[in-house]
Amino acid sequence: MFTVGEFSRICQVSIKTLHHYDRIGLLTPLKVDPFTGYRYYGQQQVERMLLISRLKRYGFSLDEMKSLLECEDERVLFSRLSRQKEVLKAQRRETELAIAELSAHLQDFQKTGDIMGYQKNYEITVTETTDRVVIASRQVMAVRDFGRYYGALYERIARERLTPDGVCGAVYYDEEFNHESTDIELIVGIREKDRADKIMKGQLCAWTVHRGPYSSLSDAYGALVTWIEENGYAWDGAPYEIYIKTQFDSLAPEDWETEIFFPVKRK
Amino acid sequence: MFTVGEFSRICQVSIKTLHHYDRIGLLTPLKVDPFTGYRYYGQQQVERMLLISRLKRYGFSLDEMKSLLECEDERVLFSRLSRQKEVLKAQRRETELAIAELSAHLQDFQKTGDIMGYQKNYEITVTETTDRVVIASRQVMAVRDFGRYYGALYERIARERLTPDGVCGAVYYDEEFNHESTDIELIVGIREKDRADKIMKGQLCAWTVHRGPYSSLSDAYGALVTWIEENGYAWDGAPYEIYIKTQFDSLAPEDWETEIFFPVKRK
DNA sequence: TATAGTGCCTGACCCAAGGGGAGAGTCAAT
DNA sequence: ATTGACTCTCCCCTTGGGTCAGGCACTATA
Repeated sequence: MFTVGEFSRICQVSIKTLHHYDRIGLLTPLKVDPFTGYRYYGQQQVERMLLISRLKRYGFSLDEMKSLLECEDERVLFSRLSRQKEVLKAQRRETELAIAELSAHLQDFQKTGDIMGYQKNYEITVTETTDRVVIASRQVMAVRDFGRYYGALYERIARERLTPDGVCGAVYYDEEFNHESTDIELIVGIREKDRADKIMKGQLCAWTVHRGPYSSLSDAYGALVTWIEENGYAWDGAPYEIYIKTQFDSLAPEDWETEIFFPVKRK
Repeated sequence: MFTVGEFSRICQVSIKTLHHYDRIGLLTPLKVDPFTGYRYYGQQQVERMLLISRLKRYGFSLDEMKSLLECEDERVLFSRLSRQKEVLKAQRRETELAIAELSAHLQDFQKTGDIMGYQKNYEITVTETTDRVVIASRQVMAVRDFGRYYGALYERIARERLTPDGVCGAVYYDEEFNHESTDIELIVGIREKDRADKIMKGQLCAWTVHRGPYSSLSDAYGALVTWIEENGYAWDGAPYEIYIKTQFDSLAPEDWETEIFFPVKRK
């Protein structure tokens, strides 16, 4: 049996952490002296603690670990670990994106001598758009569920034998920003005018192209809003994006292209 | 000028976040109505906010951003961004390590049908070690500074024209576990017995080999401690590791090998 | 001009995963 | 018996916000 201090040295974990794990019931000592409150740990606890350290490296939260370690079914355990591997891979992708973005930023910085140099890269013009014939699906969704809803739209196209014209985008109606649930309408352009869900009337729009991953899309929105204000226009409807070059063209995120349209009117 | 709601939509940031940034002084509105307390933001704030979002993606803390954005010298700014890129790369390496470790774990799991199956991989034996002739450097250091102190040792070997015999390791004297400062003695074996800092006397040791990255080293320590207790031995001195296969053999972390020696005596 | 429907304010409390320190009690060796 | 190391509980602190609650402010419509 080990005291907390010994146990902490063996497992390379701080005493504070052990107290914490005891309180939340993740790792309780083998025995606690009822009079002094001293904690005594045994071998089994060493093994459990080392497993906990591992799971922590895998990115599990303490809560998740608790339910994991209570889990009896080994297949469930296995699939939970496998899923976590996907989570780690997603995290790696995100870090890679950030590295790519930062690298591009450093280049812009060096060229322009301005940490905000990247903002000058947006060429903004006003155009009269033509009508767009689209099928649409509007709902409140989390940004990360985009893929799922697009899937449904494309299934519908197949089922109803429609002909997509290559346009693919999203309209933002949000009245309040919220990553978890935003009022978005996904649109896919089709040729069959009579069977469309709606026709987006041509309209005066401030327009620009964003090159790079979606995480920096709001830079483009910001540039547009600033430009609109500075050039004597005013908003006139919900802005929308059209995806021009995406991952489906097997391009890296830094080469993706998105057109952004902001309906405006003269002030 | 925009109200918080508008501003939050433009910048894709929640109102609560804007309140928070205002309180900590990271992003203060252009104007605050002294009677109603309403916040009004301008274009400059849009740019600043978007830059903040970027910096957040790069992994800066809000505190770091504050000092970054107050920084006047562009060379300092540039080098801070460059350093952050290294931080992101280190993070990516760590995630990759975790993925590799988890993959290996899943294989062990599948083979043994036990989530703790990996623990059975340690073959532990008791041996009488031979004397080791070493130069040594003992101090309280952070684990991450290992490299720096080893550099100093190898410089000394070059300067004093000593002959390393290929042994390279570390002795752990810690009385209290702490990642930031631990009492460690780095050792490098040499041939010149008369010019050594010390001779580690041969001793009875429980011994095992750890295969894999250093993050899971404590598994080996745990296995040893358990084994020692179960087999009627007792600790008898500070444990030490010898690095057998490392990154300097241009191997991936999952192939590194570390021998661990735990001085023991019969109980 | 009254009123409804938003929008916005502050303040208080909450989360994870512990860290730091105070003040008091315990253990083991001298 | 005393010292020094060890441990206990309790409370507050951190980061980056989220979540109400209660109370004003603004604007459009009737």
